[in-house]
Amino acid sequence: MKLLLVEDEPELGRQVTAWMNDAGHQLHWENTARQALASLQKESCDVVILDVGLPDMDGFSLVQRLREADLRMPVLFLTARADVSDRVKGLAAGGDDYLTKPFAFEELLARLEALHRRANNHVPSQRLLGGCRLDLVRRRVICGNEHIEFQPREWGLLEVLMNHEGRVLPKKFLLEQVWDIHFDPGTNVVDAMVCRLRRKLEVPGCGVQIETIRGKGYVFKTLA
Amino acid sequence: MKLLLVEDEPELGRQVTAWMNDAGHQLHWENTARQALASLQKESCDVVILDVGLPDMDGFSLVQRLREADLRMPVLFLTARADVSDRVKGLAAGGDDYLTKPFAFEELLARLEALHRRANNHVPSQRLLGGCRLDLVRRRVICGNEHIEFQPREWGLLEVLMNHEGRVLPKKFLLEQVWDIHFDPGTNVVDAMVCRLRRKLEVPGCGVQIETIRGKGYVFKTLA
DNA sequence: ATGTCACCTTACCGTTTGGTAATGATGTTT
DNA sequence: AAACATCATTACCAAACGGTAAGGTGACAT
Repeated sequence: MKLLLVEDEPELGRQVTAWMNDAGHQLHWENTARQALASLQKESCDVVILDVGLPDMDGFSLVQRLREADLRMPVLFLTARADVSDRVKGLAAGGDDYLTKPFAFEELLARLEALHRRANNHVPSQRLLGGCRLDLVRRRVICGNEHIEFQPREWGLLEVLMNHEGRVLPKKFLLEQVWDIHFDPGTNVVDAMVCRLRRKLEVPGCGVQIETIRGKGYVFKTLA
Repeated sequence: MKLLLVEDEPELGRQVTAWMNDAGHQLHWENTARQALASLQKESCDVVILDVGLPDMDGFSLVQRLREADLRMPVLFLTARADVSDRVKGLAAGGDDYLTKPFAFEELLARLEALHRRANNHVPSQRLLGGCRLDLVRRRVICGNEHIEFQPREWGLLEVLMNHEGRVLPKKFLLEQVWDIHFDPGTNVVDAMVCRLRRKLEVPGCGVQIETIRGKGYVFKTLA
């Protein structure tokens, strides 16, 4: 596992570095938020371990900066600030876990591994849905021995729908997610595209369908 | 957020149910591991809140059962067992977070939301290459704070090139892989597309380039 | 130096993609 | 049942995509 530790206290930094190396992980240690950001821009890592009290910026702001820069790796806060309000703040800012000092090294390790497991495990290149297989990288649906190809827009819509399987998604929401339109242009793009999607998905054993909830939106459903 | 609480203590169950409803979430409450499993088989949820000490099975075993059944929703342990060894056990068994009683409701909520955010915000499978990040699902290259978008054909070519980084790829090979053309149509499609790719990739810190090996083909190289 | 060949670049244009709007169908309300 | 609202479907067309070909550029050999 490739880790980045952002910590300004030398003693703890050395300690954690030693521990992680012992545990067979690769840890890079930065002292300031600025350096950490620069480092992550250059080279990604699996999990970031973040102190809250840094010399140049607090950890909460750093996480927000990361997310704004579209750097989505898991972040674990490791800090002496144990108040519930701090914990909530850290998690709400975009952190994934929050561990307070003093802590047991085994727990830190277990939490890091849990975060890593979740982050890696979460993007299978394929996904089973209803009676068919979705190839997320090649952007097609394989259904029996039928291959269904999709145009970019169609795929975008399909992705959002299936990521919210079973939920009613208002057209407004779909317009935002797929078209990045945050106002109502008074058109029926969504309807038209749903129509096209439906036609492509009506293959015998496909087992997925897009239902209409009148006045509410569309739901993506898998059958059997 | 759709939650499942697995807890045999009635008082706590009622309490959490009330809190979550207040917070605008939908919580379903089961008393036993068996019922929880059955419920999740029928209908998925966003996050499971799990007690460790259940009448019919311990929580750690339940998580393992879930994972074996390919039910991958995030699991948060909520329990009085505060030993480090228990925490490690829970996380290692496949849990995503571990919170000990007594706890603050706001922290539970923040942790649930963090788990939900992470699970939904499906981290795109990314790949680091040269000085930039490739987003394989969204089909774009992120370079510093520059986002480079690609057309389907361009992306197809880029994929093949980078999957054979450092190898000289003859045009014939590229024609087969990207265009699925197994004869020489006597055209310069490849040359033209390489030209378009190069133009898009000439971004300051990008650190990748396509070299020409005269008479042999093209090589995709990463610099620095 | 000059010719030749491979590759680069550009402009062009047919094809595909995808948004619009009109029309038809289907619920829903009165 | 009639009026209305919402959704489905279709045809159309502008814009984007992507293949072609022509002319330019640079490398290499004679």
